[in-house]
Amino acid sequence: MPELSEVETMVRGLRPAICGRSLRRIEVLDRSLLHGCSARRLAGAGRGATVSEVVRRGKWVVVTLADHRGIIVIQPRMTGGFWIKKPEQTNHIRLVFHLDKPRAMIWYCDTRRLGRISWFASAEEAAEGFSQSHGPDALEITRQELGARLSRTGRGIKPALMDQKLLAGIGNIYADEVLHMARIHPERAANALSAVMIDRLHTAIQTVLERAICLEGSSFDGAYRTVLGLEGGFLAENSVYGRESLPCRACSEPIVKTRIAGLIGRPTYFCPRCQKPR
DNA sequence: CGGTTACCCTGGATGC
DNA sequence: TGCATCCAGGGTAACC
Repeated sequence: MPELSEVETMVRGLRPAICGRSLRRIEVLDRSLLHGCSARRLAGAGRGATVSEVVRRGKWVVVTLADHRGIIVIQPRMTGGFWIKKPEQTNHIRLVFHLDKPRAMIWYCDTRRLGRISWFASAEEAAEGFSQSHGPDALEITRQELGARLSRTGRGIKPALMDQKLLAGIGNIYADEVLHMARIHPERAANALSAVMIDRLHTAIQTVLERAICLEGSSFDGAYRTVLGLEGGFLAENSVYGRESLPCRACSEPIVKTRIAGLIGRPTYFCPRCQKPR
C-alpha cells in the first residue's frame, strides 16, 4: 500500500498533470481528513494559486504552491491515492483539485479515510513538521548512518525498519522484502547486526525500493492504484509478502507467515532457511 | 525515554 | 440469505 515506492509513483504521476498549473479551487469533500487546517484556509490558499512543485518526503506527498501560498501535505496512509482521470468509484472522493486553463480535475480518494491532509504556511514549517516525526529517507540514507541508527535500539530489526523516525519510507510489505533479500531474520535485534549484514541490508533497501518504483509499486485487494487507475507490478515478482507456503524463490523452502513482537496484528512473511534467527 | 499496544476507518472475505 | 467476525497496513496517542 502506499509505502515509499507507491508514494513516489503517485508523485511522478501527479507532476506532469499539476506542476505549473493554476488552481481554480480546492474542493474538500471530507473535512475529517484535514488536520491542523480548516477547509476555509485550504481553499483560501489554493484559490488562484500556481502549483510549483510536487515531491515525496517519506510517505508524504508534498505540494508546494508558488508565491508563498504555502505547502499542502497529503499522507495517503492505507488507502489514499490520486487520480488524474475520473475514478471509477466516486463515493470515496475526499478532495478535488480543480485546475484552470484548460480546466481539469485531480481527485484524491481514500476508502478508509485514514489519510491526512494538512497545510503549512512555508517550506520551513513543513520541513520542521516532517523532521519532528521522521528520520532520513530510505533512498538517501548512507550505510554508515543506517548502521549508527540501528545500533541504538534493541528492538527487532523489522519494527525498527518500519519506524519512520529511524528511517522514512518503509512499511510492512517492503520491510519483509528487504529483510529477505538481505537474509536477515525479522526478529533479530537491530543492534545485533554484523557489519556485513548492515551492508546487505543497505543494498537491499535501495534495490527493493528502486525495483518497486520501476514496477509502479504494489497493488492488492483493489487498494493501491497509479494515478491512471492501473495496478502496480511489484507483487507479481516479489519474494515473500503474501506468499505463505509458496516456495522461496532462492531456496524453495516454503515461506512462513507469522506475527512478531512489536508489530501487533500485522503479518510477517519470511523464509526460515534464508533468514535464520542467529 | 524506549518500547508496546489500542485505536482510527471501511469493505471484502470468511464463518455459522 | 443474513449477520457477526476477522483482516488489512500507516500512524499517533496513551500507556508501562
